[in-house]
Amino acid sequence: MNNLDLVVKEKKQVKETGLGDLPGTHKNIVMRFAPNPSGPLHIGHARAAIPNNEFVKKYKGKLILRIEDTDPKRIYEPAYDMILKDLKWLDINPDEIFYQSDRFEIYYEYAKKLIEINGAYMCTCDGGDFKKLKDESKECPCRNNSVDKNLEMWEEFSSMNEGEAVLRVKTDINHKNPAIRDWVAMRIVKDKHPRLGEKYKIYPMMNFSVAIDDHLMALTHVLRGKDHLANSEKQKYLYDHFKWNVPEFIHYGRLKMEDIALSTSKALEGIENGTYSGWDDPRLGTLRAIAKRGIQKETITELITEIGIKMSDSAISWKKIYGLNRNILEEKSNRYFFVPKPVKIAIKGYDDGLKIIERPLHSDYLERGNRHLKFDKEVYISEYDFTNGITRLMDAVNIDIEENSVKYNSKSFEEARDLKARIIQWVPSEDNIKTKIIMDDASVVEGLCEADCKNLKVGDIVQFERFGFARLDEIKDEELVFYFAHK
RNA sequence: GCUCCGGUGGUGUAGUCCGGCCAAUCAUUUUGGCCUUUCGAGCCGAAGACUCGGGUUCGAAUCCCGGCCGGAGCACCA
Repeated sequence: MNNLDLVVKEKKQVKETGLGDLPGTHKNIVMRFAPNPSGPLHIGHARAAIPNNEFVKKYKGKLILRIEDTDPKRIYEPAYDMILKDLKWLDINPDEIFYQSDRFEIYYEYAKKLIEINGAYMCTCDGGDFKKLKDESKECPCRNNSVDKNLEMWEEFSSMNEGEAVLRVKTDINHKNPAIRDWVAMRIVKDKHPRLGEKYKIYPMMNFSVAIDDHLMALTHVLRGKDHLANSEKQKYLYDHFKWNVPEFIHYGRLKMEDIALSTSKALEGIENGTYSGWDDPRLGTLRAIAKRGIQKETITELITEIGIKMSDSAISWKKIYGLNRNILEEKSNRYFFVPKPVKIAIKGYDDGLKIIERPLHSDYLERGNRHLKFDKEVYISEYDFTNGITRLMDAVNIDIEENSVKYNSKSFEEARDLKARIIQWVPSEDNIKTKIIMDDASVVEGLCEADCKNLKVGDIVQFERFGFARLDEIKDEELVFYFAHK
């Protein structure tokens, strides 16, 4: 059925929300997220994982998680578990999980097949020599070895040393992009692999294992960064040799995150030398760091979905993330008082005695109830607010700060308004809790929060009035530790 | 250097394939007002963009050519 009218309508009138449509087939979609286990997931991974997941949901397809651990030099063992946890945080639940390190025999099988159909050859050239020839579109001497000779060498491959030989895929030696010409499929690696030990010596290159797996796992769409553009081109030669259908390759642009230029290896270095407190240090761009600060997974999903899968690069600011996150937190988070850098003040002239002040947990949702603060002559306010002028202590009284003396002024809000008093938060002098807030630059703000915060649980996100949103991370004996999210 | 890919307000996007409905969407941001016992939210308003130059055309963000700018790749990493 070819409904042109509908197509036109859709194009012109329906505003695309989300990721739009996938090219090619929309039936039995299979997509994958294929990280290298070199560390926990960061925003860049989310940029790959989320669209895959969203498309699979949209078309009711299948999502595969494939751990690409074919380079023992680049494996950080804890990452195997971290990746699973991070995906779970994103609420991405793959239908199947594969480890490439389980699949070496498969790669060998296809490597041998490829040799048999004369699609690959064993190459003993020195890397530099090969490059020189390749750059001039010249075949290396090994390229014309017979299939039998190649098979023979293939059998001996595993007893060779690193660098002695590689298996190369035949592409087009005259390809205008030198990068595409006769790429390496297999090489010798003698490192110990965390999951395989020293069982195998012959390791597949990413381009080989990826293409074989994408085919065997029946991928319909391969979504990856545009840094893989040349790799897609390379892999097409493999598909051609085997006469396989090529999946839809989709490439997305780079994501530049303001402030976090940190690579996984740099982050690891910083963790090991103590610069960072761990993989969830608030300065890092890992998902666990973001989560610890109270950034919601929905925020990340929304952000990545909005960026979409276009080829041009995107630069994302924290402001953008905070704006999206605030939309979610605003409703969720109850309000409390927190006083940074507290100073105790005594209000001269106040002698009404102890009062219990009630204030809603959330002024838009009064049904959530109230919190209670004991108010009397002495309270804590922030040093930042301890400046001259008429000041209202929220829901309590109006005071007049003059140099170092604090005088009672009046009681009602109306009077405060007439006096154009600023309105500040405060904390009772007796009933309060020591509080520490880890800021986004890892600095620490110490202060006091109101006693009702004792009802909070780890993971709760609150809004400290006039301070910002923060997530309760730890409850110590005498102290609460929060991570600051944003204003 | 070679190969490839991009370029819409400060930022992120829609529109580009199939030119007219685009004096360009939505979000974020900044900002004025109202409201509010924080901030934010809400409501009403404002600011701000088609990289440049040619060409094709009655008509160009959209097609063509060139420049400029930006990015990626050029591994026995993924």
